[in-house]
Amino acid sequence: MTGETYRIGQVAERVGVTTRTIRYYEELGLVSPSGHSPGGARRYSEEDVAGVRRIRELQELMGFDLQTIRRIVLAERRLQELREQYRAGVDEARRQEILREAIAINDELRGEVRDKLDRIQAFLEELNAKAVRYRRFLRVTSSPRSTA
Amino acid sequence: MTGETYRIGQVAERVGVTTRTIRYYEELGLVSPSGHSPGGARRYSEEDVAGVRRIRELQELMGFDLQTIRRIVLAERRLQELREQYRAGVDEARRQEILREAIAINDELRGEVRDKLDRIQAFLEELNAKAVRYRRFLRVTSSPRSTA
DNA sequence: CATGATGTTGACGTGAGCGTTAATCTTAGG
DNA sequence: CCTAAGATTAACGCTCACGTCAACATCATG
Repeated sequence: MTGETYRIGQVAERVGVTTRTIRYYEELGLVSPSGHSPGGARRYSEEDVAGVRRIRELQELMGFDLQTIRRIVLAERRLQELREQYRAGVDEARRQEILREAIAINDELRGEVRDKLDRIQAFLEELNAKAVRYRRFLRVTSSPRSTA
Repeated sequence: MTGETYRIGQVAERVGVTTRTIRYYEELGLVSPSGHSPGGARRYSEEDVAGVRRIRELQELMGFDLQTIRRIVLAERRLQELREQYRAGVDEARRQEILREAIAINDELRGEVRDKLDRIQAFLEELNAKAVRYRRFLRVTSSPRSTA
């Protein structure tokens, strides 16, 4: 689709990981180059790059381990499958099935993300409250007598 | 202050970690029992329990490693120090110094938390958008002809 | 005061997520 | 066509955050 334009080193540099990391993700079935050079070197498309970025996002933002991420990625792959089957004209029941599954997985992930969002928000508000107290304290301590 | 009421196993159970974890945190200087039994067993106060909880929060919510958490914890300890010095009546300059440092550390942490919050929010919105698309697709696919 | 549950230190083990090295092969540019 | 830069597989290494086990000490409860 996008053309297999990037070599592994370029992908690594663009995403901010090492080539080892990308190969490791491939070992685990998280990503795979959408093509190969005549000699057998990996060639990545723009979507592949996005794939690696997504893995990193799920890792850093949500703190998921790679096996969990794998499940999510596989789910998204199945959805891609669905799209293709849709265009190819697969039977109705099958479509329904896969689509409902995709929705379920998406909902679960959304739930977790929402939960995390809420908890971080609460945490931030704690910190904000502290910040206010500190600054109030600073003003009290440092004010040259009182302006009255 | 609160009394040293808990044994390590009780703390572990309440927080949802193992005793090994608590001892490991102690090794790293993240927590320490506020007392000991005559025979040398660790005794924890309610605040100590809160301390362990906080470490877990920083780990799970923010994804910090234990060294980073150590820095944060140490900063908070210094603030506690300040409070005591304040009550004891330390000199003005010193107060200012420590307080400003505490504020700086709090601000840095707040910044990171805000950043993470924003990024997760963006991520959630992506997921929400996807959810809408999926459901729209489901409706299209499953509707029995069209109600018109 | 006995005794089972719990705690202590110390040491080695473990899984995840890569880092690093080695030996060989490809690729891209002049 | 030559060559430096980059890629390939395979294997071992390493750090972090604990798990696990041993050998012993202590605690709390009847």
